[in-house]
Amino acid sequence: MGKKSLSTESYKGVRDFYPEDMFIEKYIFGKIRETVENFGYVEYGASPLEESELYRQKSGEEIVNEQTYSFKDRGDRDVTLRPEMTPTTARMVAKKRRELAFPLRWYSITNMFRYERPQRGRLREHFQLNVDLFGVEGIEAEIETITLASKILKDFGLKEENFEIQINSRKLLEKAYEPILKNKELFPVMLRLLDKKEKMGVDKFELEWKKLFKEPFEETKNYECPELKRILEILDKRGIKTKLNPYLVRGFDYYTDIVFEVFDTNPENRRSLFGGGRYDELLSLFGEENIPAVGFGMGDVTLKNTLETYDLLPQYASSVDIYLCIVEKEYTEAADTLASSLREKGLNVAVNYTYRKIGDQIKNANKEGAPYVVCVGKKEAETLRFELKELSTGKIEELSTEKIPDAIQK
RNA sequence: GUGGCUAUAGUUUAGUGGUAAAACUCCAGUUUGUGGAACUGGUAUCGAGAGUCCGAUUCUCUCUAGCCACCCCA
Repeated sequence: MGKKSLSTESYKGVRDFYPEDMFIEKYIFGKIRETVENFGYVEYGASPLEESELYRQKSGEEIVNEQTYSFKDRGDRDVTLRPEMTPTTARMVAKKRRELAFPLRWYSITNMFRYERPQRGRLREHFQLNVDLFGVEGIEAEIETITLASKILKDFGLKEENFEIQINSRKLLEKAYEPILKNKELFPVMLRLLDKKEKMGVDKFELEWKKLFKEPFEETKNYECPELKRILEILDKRGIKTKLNPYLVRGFDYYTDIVFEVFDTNPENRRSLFGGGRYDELLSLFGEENIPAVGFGMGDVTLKNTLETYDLLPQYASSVDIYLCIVEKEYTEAADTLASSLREKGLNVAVNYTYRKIGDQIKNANKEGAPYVVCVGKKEAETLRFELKELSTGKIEELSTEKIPDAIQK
């Protein structure tokens, strides 16, 4: 070996997925796939590399300038590892706008990169479900989207009281504060300020507000919106509790109207789980006519944290069904023959070719997490009858290629 | 980008101004065809560098890394 060993740590802020971790990821996204496809969404994908230009205009400047992995390629192009999926999705939809059938229901599960300081619930690479519904102008889109989001959480075993869905409308905010919004430029600034209201404390907030508008802050009096009300009503009727939060705005600039966000209600993990909203004007970036769209993104890190706090993650189970141990080298062929006929039956079979002591091999089978073990030696090679041992119970059943016990038949 | 905490075997943790301990794991053996047991032995330049000191893993500083909070967001 060289003098200087390489570090075994993964790169800052990204994760290695050992089989136990991958098992959880597969569980989470497997379940999500089922639910989302159940609502008629189809899966798409794209490369994590995009031209930086895609993120310059609509994502909010801070994200592109400070929070992305950006570099120049050998052809002198500015390239960025995607920090979010929506621009890519919009680009893909814009490109084939005329060929696609609307309403369009698309979902993807992709990794995202953000150059940030890692901490709980936030890494530099995370995987995210992205769900988008294009081509529905009315509140049916919001209702379906929030229903789906809620269904996903419930399918993981979360209860209604474990999470809280908050909803708001940016359009309504704009209307409510119209008198003091002298120019349009102020609106995004106001959104940011409102977003921070709870965090910064009333005094500081009112001071900032006065600086901005030269007028004292007033609670929105006529915050009445029939559409928002209707959404809340319909969702309520379906048993989905949603709360109006007049200060919810969310970070991305491209949201045009309704935004929503889901919070974990557990005091130990009380943070935003995920959110989304309506973005009706993103396609114009690509010189296309706009298409109404509602979508949300759901990250694996925060979701996993939440499921952990409610103890809703499954125990690891190996994908290996049967672990074959070979007693002596000369019985290898007999073991391989058995393995291949079991594999043909659809069972996942691993063979140990170390020829170590049978006890050690079984120990390894146990460590691997395989539920069943078969040892192949002189007796088995001659009679072609095998003993199938269930490791958790020690129970032994007879096994031959013709007769596979029900327990492991697939 | 700002701040706080931490850094000892593969892992989780003790501990001391006089070069380190335990549990589990791993490897080898007691045991050349059936595991989760027992016993024996092996495995650490105490994160890196510098300083104080007769002597530093222990005190100080710098760096690095990790965790957490802020910012922002998922």
